[in-house]
Amino acid sequence: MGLQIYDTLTRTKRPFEPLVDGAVSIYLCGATVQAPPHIGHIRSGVNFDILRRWLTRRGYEVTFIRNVTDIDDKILVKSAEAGQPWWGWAALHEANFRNAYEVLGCLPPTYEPRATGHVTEMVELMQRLIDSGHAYASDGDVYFDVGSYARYGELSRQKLDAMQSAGDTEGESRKRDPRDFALWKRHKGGEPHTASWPTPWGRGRPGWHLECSAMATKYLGATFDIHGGGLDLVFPHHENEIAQSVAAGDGFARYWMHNAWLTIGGEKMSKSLGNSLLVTEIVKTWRPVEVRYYLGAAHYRSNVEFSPEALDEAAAAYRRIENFMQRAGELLSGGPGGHFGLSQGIMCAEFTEAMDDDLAVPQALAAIHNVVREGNNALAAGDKDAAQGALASVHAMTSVLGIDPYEWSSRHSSDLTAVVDALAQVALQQRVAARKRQDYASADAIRDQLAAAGIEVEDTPDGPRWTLKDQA
RNA sequence: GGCGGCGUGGCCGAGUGGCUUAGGCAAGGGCCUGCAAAGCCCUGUACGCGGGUUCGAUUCCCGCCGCCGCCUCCA
Repeated sequence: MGLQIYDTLTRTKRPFEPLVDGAVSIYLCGATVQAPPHIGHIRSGVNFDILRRWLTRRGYEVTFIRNVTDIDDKILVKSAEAGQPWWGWAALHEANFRNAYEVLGCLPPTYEPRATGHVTEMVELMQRLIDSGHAYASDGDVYFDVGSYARYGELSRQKLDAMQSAGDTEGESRKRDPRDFALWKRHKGGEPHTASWPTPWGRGRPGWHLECSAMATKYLGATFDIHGGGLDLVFPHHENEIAQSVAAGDGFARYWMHNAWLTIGGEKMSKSLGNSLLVTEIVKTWRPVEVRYYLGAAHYRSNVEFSPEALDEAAAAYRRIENFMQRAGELLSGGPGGHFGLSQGIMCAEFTEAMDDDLAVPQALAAIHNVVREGNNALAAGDKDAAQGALASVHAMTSVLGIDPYEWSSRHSSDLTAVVDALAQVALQQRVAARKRQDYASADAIRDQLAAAGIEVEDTPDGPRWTLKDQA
């Protein structure tokens, strides 16, 4: 049985069959770059990074597009409050987002288009919608005529009759129906001229929904495989994207995937609630890979309630895997920091089946932990072949989840490892000698001194080994 | 009001109509160790409440309680 994906549109798990054999196209709604990212934003990034890595591992050529919304009401308001140009404000936070994704190990997208770079495509799309009677210009605004699209509400299962207005009260008078939504917003006096672009209907700026339709189809084609985002985007954002694109004649997304919340105090973490925990803050206390383990460990469709204790537990669980790989690597390569030359390991069946079942990461992690235990047993028994097999397997599986300790240590370790090792060996030899003559006071003193320097010593059947603590 | 989700052992967090223990963390016992650390073994008997269906439900159905989300910008 192959990969199954839970599709929000059908509310069922469906077998995944890409449009084009051997290739997968994914569009993920990225950030509106109005403020620095909190860990909830990056949870979405991590969830979809895992999807992308799994598809890649399964042999697909993945095209992964994650957009940047670099113009919107809040960017204009906040930049004005800060006395900065809106485009500088957007660029600053775009960089903050990119850094946060990178810090937490999300692979860079194939391409990262910006809304402001795609006005031409948006104008073309609006023209098609106006020509086909699905949209209308009204005094500089352009609106989508919701009543013209019979399947409106299909994704979110909202009934059109039960809906109230589509917000945007300021444009109410220019709409034919209060439920119509803006494709394009006319330039308002007081907003910077640089925040407007010419169109056949006057100067203005993009509506949020239109951007994504225009960018997704530009880079992935009129029909593409997977569209992702947070659960809060289902309505109205994704509903509106479908309406625009399908009404315009595009096939659009074939599968819709939505990740659930990171909550704090039982509530969704969000900028507007003021309960955000910034990525830059959290990595001061926990190593980025531990944060990633935490964010990725729960199923992507489950809410995760943030707590420092839960993150501590995730960090401990990660270290269990990391310790095994370090010890096995040292045994097999003969030295600290040694990375045994690994061939591609075999992912165990439980892992593969879990990942194929709508990315069941919790079960996948359970499978990894089971292999770790087997590997630890092999190490204890001195069975190098079994240890090597387990090591390669854990390496392969953790790599899919983006938490491979080897990958992470190579990001941060330096050439100093060898130097530290040489120095540590001097002290460790003295300690070995002290232990031999049963001078435990001296031996413990050496261990304490090394600990004070940040080096933890453990005695193993194969002699002492050291590790750096607080590797953040 | 409309739509949707959740409530599992001390904690986090999966899952399932009975068959086999998710996994991790913490706790207790043991092995190993000069001590420690790491590791390994063993232990815990959970599924919001009330009904119903069933030979049997934590797992399906109904009702209730509680929490949360979307319906307005939001990963």
